[in-house]
Amino acid sequence: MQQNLFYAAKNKNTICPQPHRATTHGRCAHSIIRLAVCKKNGGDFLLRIEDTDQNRFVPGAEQYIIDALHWCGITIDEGVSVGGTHAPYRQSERKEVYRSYAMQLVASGNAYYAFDTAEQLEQQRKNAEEKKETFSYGSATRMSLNNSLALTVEEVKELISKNVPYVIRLKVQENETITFTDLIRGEVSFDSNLVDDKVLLKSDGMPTYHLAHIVDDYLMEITHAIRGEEWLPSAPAHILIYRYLGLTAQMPHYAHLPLLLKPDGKGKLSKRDGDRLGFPVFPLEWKDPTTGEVSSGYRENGYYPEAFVNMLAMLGWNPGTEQEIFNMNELIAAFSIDHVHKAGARFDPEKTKWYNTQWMLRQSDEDIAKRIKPMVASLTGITTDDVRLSDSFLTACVALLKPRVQFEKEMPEKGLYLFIEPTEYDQTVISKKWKPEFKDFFKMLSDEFTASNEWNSQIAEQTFKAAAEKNNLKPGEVLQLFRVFVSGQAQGVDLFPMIQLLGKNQVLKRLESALKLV
RNA sequence: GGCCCGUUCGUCUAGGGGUUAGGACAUCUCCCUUUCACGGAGGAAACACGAGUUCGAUUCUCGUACGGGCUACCA
Repeated sequence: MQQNLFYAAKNKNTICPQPHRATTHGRCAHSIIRLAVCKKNGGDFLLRIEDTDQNRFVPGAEQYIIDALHWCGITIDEGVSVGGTHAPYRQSERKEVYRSYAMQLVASGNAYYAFDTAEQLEQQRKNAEEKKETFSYGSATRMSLNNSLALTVEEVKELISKNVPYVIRLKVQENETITFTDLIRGEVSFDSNLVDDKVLLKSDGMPTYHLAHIVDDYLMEITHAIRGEEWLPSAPAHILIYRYLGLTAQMPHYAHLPLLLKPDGKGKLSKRDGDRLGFPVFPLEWKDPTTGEVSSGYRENGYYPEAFVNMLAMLGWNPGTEQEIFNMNELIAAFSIDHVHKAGARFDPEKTKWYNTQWMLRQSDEDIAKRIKPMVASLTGITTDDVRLSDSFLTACVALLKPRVQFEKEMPEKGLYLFIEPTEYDQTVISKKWKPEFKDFFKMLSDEFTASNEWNSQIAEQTFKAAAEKNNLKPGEVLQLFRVFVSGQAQGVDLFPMIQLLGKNQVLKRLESALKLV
């Protein structure tokens, strides 16, 4: 799943562009921000696949990201799944484009060939580590390494003619202060002596992210490069590449978004945290094709995409008002990058549930009824021609159940007694409340119910109270028993509305069965 | 270690030189409900620390501490 996927947004008016990128889990949050920035500026949202690391190719990951974005309600205007004028959108299919830019940098003296093997560099790092130093391939060390700056022209030619593998590295000028403006953090500056000579083109001919994203952002007319904070340290190198390419004027605005942190402990939220702490980190369930490992998804756990998006958006961003429920359009309308927080946000699974409940409350009973119908059918074995599976019955059940659950998928199980007769009765209530003399009351109640011509919750309640009075009972003494006799449970939906919904015959039947057992 | 970024209730956050420092989640109490929830009311709960600037700093500056990120031919 570590496939690198890139979203970008561009503004077709060529004025204020913007790119965006994201992966799959909590980084959906970044995509939402990207989309908001993009749409707020009237731009197009672009999906680019950054698959330059061939070792990390994961089958299915590309389709997964498209599906996940779709589920979130993010529409892609241009890119790998929909095409566009800047195709191809997979970086692996654009290899030659990057090479030409790398060569341009070599020609202008801003990049060079390096022949050092992975082993040699590893050794350098080890040596440095022993001296408690950090090896950095840069201005301080490049002249003592195996590259076209340190070698003679002849040596370089020979190595190349012998097909010795090489990479192309950026030649960072020394003694400079590199400053740029981050849309979220303001002015940020770095000492160029501390920026390493990043690999631009790998020995397999593929570009690194550093080169590829710049070339593509430029070619695809990206106006805003919005990415996670983990990219901030390499931003100076990116600024330099634009400069050396003579594209400073075309450089997009950069913004580095805060990271999502683990709910407990420390560090950035990772895939493992989800299963460890019992909440999903993936929008959709993901099965790793190589390990077969399955990671749960928000969708499969019963979350609404609106709730997922809403929750993510509110992590690190705020509208500046006290509104907290937003759909995507409202989000875009209210969005301002000024209200993006700088610090990382600790992810809170509890609040996510709350968002889901809020969105559930906003669903119509009819819609929920339609969705839970298959679950009710399989749970109860009731067939579709039964009234209990009718839209009207189900809708009434939903209305009763709705304030009592956080997820609509809890309804069938939690409201099982609405569909099938109880087989067990809450013994705590019975042993605590039941007295043999109550039998007369329930007998009378049955008779009065039988005799009544009309059936609704008010009448049932009046009948109940009247019967209690005639037996010199307070309603409270027998009410809880009545509930248990009808539903089997000590707690549940509003009693008399339930009585109305169940219908006279069903209530009488349940009462009779229960009375036989006490 | 070095570099960069950050730091307001337990958590997500608003605010910004003079405020009773506001909201939300969670938590507690009460009300509603003769159940459980929902809902309503209320409580407890925060400006990391130290200097400086200032009449006055939570807010500006600098340090310190703490947290995070990066330090790959990964993104």
